[in-house]
Amino acid sequence: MASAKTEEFTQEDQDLAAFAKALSHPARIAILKILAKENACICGKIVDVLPLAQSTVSQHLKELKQAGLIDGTVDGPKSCYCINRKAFEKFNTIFHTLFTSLQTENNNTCC
Amino acid sequence: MASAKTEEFTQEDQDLAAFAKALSHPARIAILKILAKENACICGKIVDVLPLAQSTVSQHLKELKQAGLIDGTVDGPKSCYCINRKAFEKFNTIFHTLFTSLQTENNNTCC
DNA sequence: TTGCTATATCGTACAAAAACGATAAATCAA
DNA sequence: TTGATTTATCGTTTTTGTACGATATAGCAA
Repeated sequence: MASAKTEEFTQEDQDLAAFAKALSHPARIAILKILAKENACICGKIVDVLPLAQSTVSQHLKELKQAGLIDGTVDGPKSCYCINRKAFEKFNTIFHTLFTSLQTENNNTCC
Repeated sequence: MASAKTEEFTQEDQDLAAFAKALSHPARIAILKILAKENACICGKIVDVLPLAQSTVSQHLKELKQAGLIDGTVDGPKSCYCINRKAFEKFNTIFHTLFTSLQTENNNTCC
């Protein structure tokens, strides 16, 4: 992305964008839903469900983890992942605030 | 993104991902906030505020429009943009549902 | 008409993302 | 120990995204 000028924006805008970027691929949305449906960490299984190679799924998991949306622990030869609920609580609030302001502050009748 | 296998996922996951992708750059977040602060459509001005070239801003506006997040009309030699509030109402609901389920369905104590 | 202003589009360059196969690493089972 | 299993990482290829300057387009003002 050509020397992305990300750092020139406010920290909040960068955080929101980074969070949105983590959600910007259907595979990652699907992964989050799978993790949410289980009442425990998932070791494996995700690869079986998605139409992607194992290495690609592993890559998506890594991105979600780096974005802080999921936690992961190593359990023997397996790895376990689960939703980081605190992160979603935080962004749920931030996004709701953003969306609400985008909806209500604007009373224009044009366009 | 190497022949992106987007079409292999559910429509809902694709829609959520597409919406998130539109929000995945701080410049686009900033643009939406600017539009929200005004009570009318904005003709120009956005370029003056952002640390980006005019052509780059125009490109971001195009992406937001294609994603349905903003509306735009041509007003003489100028163009006017404003928030598409209906789109945000829709995604606010969808995202809130998603986030809530991600937070509450998961009662695990691991990780 | 001529020029000015504002915006969109084009062409281009480079960075990053997405995907895969192959391989490495680590544990468990036999 | 040996082999099987599971996941992460590496290397590579292709596609997208980001950014810019230059140019085109279109209306307005003089």
